[in-house]
Amino acid sequence: MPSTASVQLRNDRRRALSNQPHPLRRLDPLAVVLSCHRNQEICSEGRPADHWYCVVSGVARRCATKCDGRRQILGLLLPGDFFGFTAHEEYDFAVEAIVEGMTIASYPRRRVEALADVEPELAREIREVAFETVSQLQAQLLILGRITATEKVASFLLAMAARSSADQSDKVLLPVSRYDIADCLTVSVETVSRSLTDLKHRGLISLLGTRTVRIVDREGLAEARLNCH
Amino acid sequence: MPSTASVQLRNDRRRALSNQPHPLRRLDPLAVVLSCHRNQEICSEGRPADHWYCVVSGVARRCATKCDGRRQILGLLLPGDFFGFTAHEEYDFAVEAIVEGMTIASYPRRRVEALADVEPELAREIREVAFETVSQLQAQLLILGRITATEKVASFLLAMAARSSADQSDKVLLPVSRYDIADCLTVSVETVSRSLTDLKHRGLISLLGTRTVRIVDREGLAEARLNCH
DNA sequence: CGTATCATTGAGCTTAGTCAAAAAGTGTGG
DNA sequence: CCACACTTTTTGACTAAGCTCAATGATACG
Repeated sequence: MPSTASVQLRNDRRRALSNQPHPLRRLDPLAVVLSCHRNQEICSEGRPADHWYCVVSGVARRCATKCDGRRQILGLLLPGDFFGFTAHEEYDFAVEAIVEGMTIASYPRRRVEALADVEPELAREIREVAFETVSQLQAQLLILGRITATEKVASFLLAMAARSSADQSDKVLLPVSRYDIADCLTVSVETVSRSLTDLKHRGLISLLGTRTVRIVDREGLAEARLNCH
Repeated sequence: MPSTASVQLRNDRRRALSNQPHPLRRLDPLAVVLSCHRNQEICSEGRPADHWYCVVSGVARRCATKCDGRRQILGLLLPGDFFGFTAHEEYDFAVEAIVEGMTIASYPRRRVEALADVEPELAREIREVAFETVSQLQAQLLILGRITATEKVASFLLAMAARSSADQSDKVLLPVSRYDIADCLTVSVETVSRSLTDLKHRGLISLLGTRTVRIVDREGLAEARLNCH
């Protein structure tokens, strides 16, 4: 039997969910909203994939740990992004919270699928969300396919700018460390740092704080993505 | 009014479709089977995404052409693979036939979606197929994330071995040129060639023809994927 | 049988990784 | 509020992996 405090907490979280616009409002009644600690593993590679998730607030990373101990981040998950989809019975990859106190909505997969069987509209929305994941993965593939490290970093900045801020501000808040960016782009931390100072010296960006980038020359930055030496 | 010959052709193709096991048998009645020439563009970036496709025989590539003229292949499409899914109204990327005379099944998207609305089983299967695409893209991200070129090539060979041959033979038939492999792995053609001879000298593979690889030491090749210097 | 495409190999140069260290934040407890 | 430890970020010097340019072999195809 839940205490008054925990019920209050749950209500707060439910409210947080309804404030945040997200693609599957239809599923709100089934959602359980969870708060996560920094570096907490939300779902683990190889574990039964019995839940789907949606980021409500904060940022998470989908990561693969290679046998040599290195980590690759397959993609960052921002508010509104779904994860936990898999073609198999187990999760393909782990997802870890990056921001302390980030919140996620958790949906029991079987119940959602049962609901989708009787609500074609929901089934369509789930397809949309899955297709959105496909698009994001393809975009990430394009970034990794760039030639120079500076191109990758420039792409990363523009992608973050496009995804994170609904407003057309030229300020981009990087919610992750240089290490996370490095693992995202599969380059070394030092190279990320050097690329950022490179872009700064070329007058394309300026660093307000270490994690706040101001895009000075958006055009130039977009060109820098594509092989500008 | 179709000629006898074209009806015969259509029947042949329909039969080809039913011989080939593929995930959405349920859609066979809606399918139109097409034969494609080498390098023919099956769907074009930016065009209205009004069809979904499935590779029946042969191989295709999903490609993005960068502004500097370079091409990146986001993934190879083998028999049973679906493409044409997008979160938007237009195709994100072009898909081109690689093998002369390859055949694809084409499904009108609107009709399929309408059918899915009344057949929950079909809707589930489409989700499965979409999730499968997600898995493949993630696998491709992992390959691109490898450090050395030889690791990438080794990963590519093992991935092709796993995907193409249902039989557990150690012969892998590469259905694509070195150029295609290079664009898949975002390395230069020369590097692909050098990596293959490297793997050969290390006794992990042998080249029967230029496009037929025999995996000599599967264990060793799997290790070569992960940081073996 | 000639031509075009594909594949391999070599030499020089550029990029980014590694190792090392300093600088700048961040948080904790006295 | 400051001192201290810890993490994060930046910068430098060196090295190695892979790209480019160039040339030669091999294959496929009309």
